[in-house]
Amino acid sequence: MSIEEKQKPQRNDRVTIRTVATHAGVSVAAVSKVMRNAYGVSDALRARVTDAIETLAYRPSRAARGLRGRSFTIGVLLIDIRNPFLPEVIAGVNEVLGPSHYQAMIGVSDARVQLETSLIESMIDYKMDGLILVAPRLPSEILATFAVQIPIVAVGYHDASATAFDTVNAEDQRGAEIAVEALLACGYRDIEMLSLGERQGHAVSVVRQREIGFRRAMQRGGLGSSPTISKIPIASPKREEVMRKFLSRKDRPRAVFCWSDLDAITLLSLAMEMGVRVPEDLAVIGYDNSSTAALGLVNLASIDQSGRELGQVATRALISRIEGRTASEHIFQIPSLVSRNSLTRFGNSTDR
Amino acid sequence: MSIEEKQKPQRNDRVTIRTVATHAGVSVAAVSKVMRNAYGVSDALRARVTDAIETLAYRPSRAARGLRGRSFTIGVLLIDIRNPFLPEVIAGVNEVLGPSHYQAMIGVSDARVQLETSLIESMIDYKMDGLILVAPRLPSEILATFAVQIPIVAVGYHDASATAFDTVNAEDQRGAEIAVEALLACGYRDIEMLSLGERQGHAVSVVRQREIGFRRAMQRGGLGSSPTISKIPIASPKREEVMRKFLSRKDRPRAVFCWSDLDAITLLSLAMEMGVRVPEDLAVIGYDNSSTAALGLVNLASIDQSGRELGQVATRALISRIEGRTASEHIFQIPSLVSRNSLTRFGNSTDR
DNA sequence: CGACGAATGTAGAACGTTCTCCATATAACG
DNA sequence: CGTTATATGGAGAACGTTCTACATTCGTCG
Repeated sequence: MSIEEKQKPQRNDRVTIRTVATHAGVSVAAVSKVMRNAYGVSDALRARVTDAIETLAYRPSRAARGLRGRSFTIGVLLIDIRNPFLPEVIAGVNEVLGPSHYQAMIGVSDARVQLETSLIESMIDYKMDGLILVAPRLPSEILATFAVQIPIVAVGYHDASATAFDTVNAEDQRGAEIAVEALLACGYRDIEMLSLGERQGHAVSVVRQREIGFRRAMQRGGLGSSPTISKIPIASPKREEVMRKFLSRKDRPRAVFCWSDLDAITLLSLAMEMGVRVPEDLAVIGYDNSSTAALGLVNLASIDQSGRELGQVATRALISRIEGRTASEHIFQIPSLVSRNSLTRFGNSTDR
Repeated sequence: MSIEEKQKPQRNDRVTIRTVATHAGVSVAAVSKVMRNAYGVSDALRARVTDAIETLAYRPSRAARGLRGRSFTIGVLLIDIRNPFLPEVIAGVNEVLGPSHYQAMIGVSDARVQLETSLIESMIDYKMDGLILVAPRLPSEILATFAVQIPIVAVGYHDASATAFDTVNAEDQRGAEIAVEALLACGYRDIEMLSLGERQGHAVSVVRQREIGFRRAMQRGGLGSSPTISKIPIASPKREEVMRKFLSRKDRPRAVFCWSDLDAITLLSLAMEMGVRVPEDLAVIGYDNSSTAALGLVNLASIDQSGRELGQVATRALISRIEGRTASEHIFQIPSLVSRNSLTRFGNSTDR
């Protein structure tokens, strides 16, 4: 007590590569070699090191790895976490990543350009190995500057001319066309689109693409060169109000194609409350084929773009790029219609 | 061309703390001091450094930071990304984190203990500053061992005796009681609970807590000491089948309390398809008050536990722990009933 | 038997921070 | 004017990896 007999003060001994090396009686470099299974390692050495790693339950520090080489982490950026379409994409990413030694870390930008930028920068600063950006808001030039620092795959971002990064998309123009064609086939002629009023809508966004497809299909169907597209404000308390107004319009159209299930379902709900019968008074087709749309209660016809598949494809593309590919790839999936009661009573023709 | 006149080969000059130091004509240590606003920095020095940082658009490397000190990142672990309750929690976290210099990185464990462990370890290996675990599956002892390595706040994890980490919960027992009380108040006596059959249900899980509350309230209401609790299998294709069977039972109860809106909404949907009228034949109360429950089409009475608030509170707790608090805190929120048509026709009495 | 190449292992310099000492300059005080 | 306290800035050692460049040992072949 009187004499300070300090033990070496309780250091929370982290097992590092050095611990492993000592334990196995080899050099640090040797351990590193085994871990990276690099050239020039004998079976004996490998066995000893592997044993040591096992017994010590050694885990390499991601931070240190990032500082020097790869971190075996890929970053995923989501605009929004509330839209049920996005979780599907994540599920797809995780499925592909699962068996590999990569792991996903997710950032949520809440559709704010500022936050989006800083999250991407953070991911770069973490020395992540690659990025999957889902429906990013940043312009293509900016993405390109990021892409020289880190492999990037953009999902839901229509810029097939990009050379610096890859893109993975469902053909949103085609999806919208399919919707219009389905409505036409049911005999509806008086069709409008309910779209999203983005702050700074850029042509690459899925929403704008769907608008383009809508216009083209309407034109092709002989319904005028500039069909009506109403916009629902983004992230505003007035969203419902806008939809109510739409529903109570005297010249309300006979059918509507909505940019996303997210809003289409609300629309259906409001329609019910206001006594607008679906599909008798108003036919509705949504987009995304979310699980809620499939509920018997909701029964919303929708354009299906498998988020899971998009996630899977994007992840494979990213990995191949991480592993050396430099030429950019632009991959497309074909969406399809899932017919349900909101299109035509007892319309489960192509449901799956 | 003939003579190899190599420039210094195109090094992708990252702006490091050293670049800043040189540019400002000071030492590396000085820059670091300014960044951490540590003691012993004159206004003049600070100004010069700040300027340099600005002009060079310097961003410190998170990887390097993690290696030595703090990384200003907190990790969030979600069991599942499809349950719409979880995104709410994330939203709450982001709201609190927004103005601070911290950032959130999210991992998704898909309810697999294996993956959960490895994600937590990764986050530790990244030297993140703290972790928010939402409804983790790991037992308390294991969490405790992690908690000595990194500050942890568990959300939706009932272990108020934990000393190594904090917990933030809605009082799930109370929530279940409220549900039962509401059903009793409507005159229903024949009540069952639809719960979740977890692989290895541990008492700390919100689901088990709700079961406890359910039993107590039923008992208190004089409805026997062991009321019926049916279980829906987790992550199984048979989930719908089980619900269908429940709905077609001859001795089907008059009212049901369902562990989560996620399943309650499916139940409502199946009921409609099978011609079981809600609430005339079957009253239903869900849990979470998800946005889908609020839809006019669905109109599901539900116990509200604000995921956003839980996220906010958890984040504040985590930050205070990061900043030095060592005594553990266990915070509770009080849930409340949101009455809707599934409980009693035109039942919007306490809706808000 | 000497030389050479292949195979195997190691030393040690990065990577970009943080942070603990020190060194110096300036102020305060008797 | 000498001494001591206080403010300010810098040197340099970590942190835990990766990876290049080298050293050593063998086998093989002329």
